Amino acid sequence: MQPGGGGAIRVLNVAEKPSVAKAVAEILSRRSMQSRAGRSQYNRIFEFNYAINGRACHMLVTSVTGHLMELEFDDRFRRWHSCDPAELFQAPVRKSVPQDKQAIKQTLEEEARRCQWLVLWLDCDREGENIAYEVIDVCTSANSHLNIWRARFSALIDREIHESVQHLGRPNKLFADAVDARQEIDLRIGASFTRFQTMLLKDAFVINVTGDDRNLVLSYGPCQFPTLGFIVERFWEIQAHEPEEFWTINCTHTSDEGTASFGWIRGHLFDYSCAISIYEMCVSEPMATVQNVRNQEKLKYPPYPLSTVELQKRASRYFRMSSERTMKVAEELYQAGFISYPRTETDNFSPNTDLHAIAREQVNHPVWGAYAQRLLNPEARLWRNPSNGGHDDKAHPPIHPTKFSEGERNWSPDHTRLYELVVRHFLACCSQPAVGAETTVEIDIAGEQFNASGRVILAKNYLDVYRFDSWGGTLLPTYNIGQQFVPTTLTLDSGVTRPPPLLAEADLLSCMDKAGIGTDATMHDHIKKLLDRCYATKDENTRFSPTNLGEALVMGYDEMGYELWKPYLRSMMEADMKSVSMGTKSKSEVLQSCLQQMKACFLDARVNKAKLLDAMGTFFARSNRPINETQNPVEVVRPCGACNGSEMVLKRRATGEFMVGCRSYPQCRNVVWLPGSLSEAAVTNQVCPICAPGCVGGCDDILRELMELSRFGGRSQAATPARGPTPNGVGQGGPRQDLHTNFRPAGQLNNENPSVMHSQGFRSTHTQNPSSASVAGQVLCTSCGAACILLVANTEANRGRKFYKCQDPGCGFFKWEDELDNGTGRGRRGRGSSRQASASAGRRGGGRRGRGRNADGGMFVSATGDTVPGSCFNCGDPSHFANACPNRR
DNA sequence: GCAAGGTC
Repeated sequence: MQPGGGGAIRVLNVAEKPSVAKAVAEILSRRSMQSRAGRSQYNRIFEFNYAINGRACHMLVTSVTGHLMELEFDDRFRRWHSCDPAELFQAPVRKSVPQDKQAIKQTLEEEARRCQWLVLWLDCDREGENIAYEVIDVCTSANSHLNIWRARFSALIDREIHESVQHLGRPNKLFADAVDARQEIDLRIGASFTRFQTMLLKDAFVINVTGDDRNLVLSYGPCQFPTLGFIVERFWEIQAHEPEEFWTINCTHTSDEGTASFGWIRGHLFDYSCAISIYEMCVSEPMATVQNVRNQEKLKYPPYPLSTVELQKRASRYFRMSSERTMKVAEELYQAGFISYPRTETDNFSPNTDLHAIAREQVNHPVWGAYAQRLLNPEARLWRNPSNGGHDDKAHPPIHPTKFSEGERNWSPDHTRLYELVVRHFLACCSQPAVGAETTVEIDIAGEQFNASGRVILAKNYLDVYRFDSWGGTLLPTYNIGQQFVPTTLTLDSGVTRPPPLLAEADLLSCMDKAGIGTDATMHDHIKKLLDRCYATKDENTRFSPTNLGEALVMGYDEMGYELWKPYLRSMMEADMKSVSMGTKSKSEVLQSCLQQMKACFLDARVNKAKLLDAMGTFFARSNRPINETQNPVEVVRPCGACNGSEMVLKRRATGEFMVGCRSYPQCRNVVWLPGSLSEAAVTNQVCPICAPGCVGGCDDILRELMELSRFGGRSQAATPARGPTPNGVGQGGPRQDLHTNFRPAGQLNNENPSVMHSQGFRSTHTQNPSSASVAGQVLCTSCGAACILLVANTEANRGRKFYKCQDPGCGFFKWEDELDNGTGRGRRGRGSSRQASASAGRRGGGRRGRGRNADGGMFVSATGDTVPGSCFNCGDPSHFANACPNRR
């Protein structure tokens, strides 16, 4: 083929991924295109001739692989210790093409130079629009004369692709802007909080969830944390649940036609005396009178058209398939053309969709083909246009089959199941609802009302094809109004309230979906991230529990009073993104207000970091690791004057404070603590012009003042031996470099340095670990007299319980904190008590509880066989309930 | 070593 011969327009077409480029090229070229390699081995270039609106075009179709660019901080802020994490809220960011995408960029530049048109075939959603602008950016920098077009399509089928290229539009900048704002906010919040909490907690505790804490990252993200929040909240709800006994009266009646079970209209009562009085009343006058018999037609409607979240939920429920696996399989089915685009929020078919044609494709299937035929037969009157689920992402239709298959050789059982679900779901939502006849019988016994109901299915309709739904029912014996009978059984039964179950994957997806956490394409990633980060675990029934780590992090923020683990932040951001994409708010306006709020929140969280440390301390033992050794770049200030031979280096503690300490710690403890209010400290080559080299700010009046404060506050004395330097005493040895420091406003000193008061207490104990000593108080080992350290047990039996242990590994001294007779009044504060507090915190988020009457979440179950803490309502004995009370008459 | 969003 001679490219671009005659007056043909050369058109560069760019798709979001190689498979779409290939499919588009195949469709438009009617499978007769040529193909050549691009610079990137995955992204080939397809060529063919085509006419767009009658104009001859030479088409080149190639692809990117998702986003072409990445948002990142400027180099200066890239390293974790290069700046105060708070600076990440305004540090300069830039978009650039990462190394592994350079080849794609080069292909685009080279091809764009030789083309007149650029047609963007990115997915039709906000992200796709943003990628479109990344492609535009690269292509127009190589050729500023390009005529830029947008092709909109939602299924890789011939009709739609041909139609799309004949109706080209323009890209939508507002959609792309919304994504720019989202990216910047996510990056700044994620990086700042992740650095902060990782540096604060990782070295301070023995976390040991991955086997090697060195690589542990305690990430924070605006999607992953609310997802974790859902899991923790449910967990707390379960923990806080107090089972409560309740009472109910049941009645059965057996006749020639069978047995009817009547339930008490009151449901259940928590008051035993009340229940027993009513029960005795019924027993004394047991004759039942039929007061009402109602026969009603009931409809059970088919599901709405299938959106991504529904697909994931149903695959999890019906096949126990994880959401991650579902999306992988669905993507493969989509790429092979069997189903439409699997990432869609839409649960409503557009009126233009030829639903009959989609159903017609299925008539030859050996299993559901007969149903499809019946559905299309007007005489069967089975067809009903699908209901509207009320969601439309304006980009993709609901998931539906796009190609017939009886199963392919390369399909796994999951492919087969998922295709079947998509087809059956489609056929079901085009079907009439199931029809049932429901009978309700109401009776009266001694003035108390009871009822029973039964159902007969008259027409299964959609249930015939949607085998995943069931609509059970039993047939009731016939009763007539006024009829009287003596019940076969009349019993007073007890039960206990039960907490709701742990969140299943389908529940979690529902929570995320409702709150707008993540996208169709990423919700499963956020769930997986919680497992990877060891914040949560999933059991064999796909139910999620938080780990100690996950719970501690949420507890820490919760106790600070922040709702960073709640979905509101993301929901708010999502609403803002929508406003940007609709043009009602500008990108900069949204960025400014959101980042301003989040920065204030970040600074506040840092002031209250003790809450986070406390929460972690509930589950994890403090570490004796020399803090920060593994984290900070070593910056040598001068040789150590105390131990001769080693060097004094600038270090930063996980909690943010700076110090200049000897490298030979703990053998040599020569150290100078810098004030807690320092926001930055760095070793420079500049030498103080006033005094000798090696000055640590001794000539700076503010610094000197603060160091005095810090010294009397205790820290420098605490960790410094008697020969400890004066504020500028680091200059004792042969100075080499100078320290450069910056300050926050002095007004923040007290807030920033809450541990100052605590450290006074630890000073006299000579504890090596200031952080544990600051909460430990002073306990001396009764064997060897050395100071003890306070640790937190993490065993099954004593999790969260604190104990003192001698620091000498050879001394076996051990004492529970709550068993110390020291008059401090410290009681046991283990996991239980924390949970109590946490549970109440959890309830702040909309929960409730009052003596177990959990009308909005609890389940009632028979007490039979259950051991329930509590005591008999009749005699108070905890060994039984009132219904089995031997003292009851 | 950090987010979430694309995708291989």
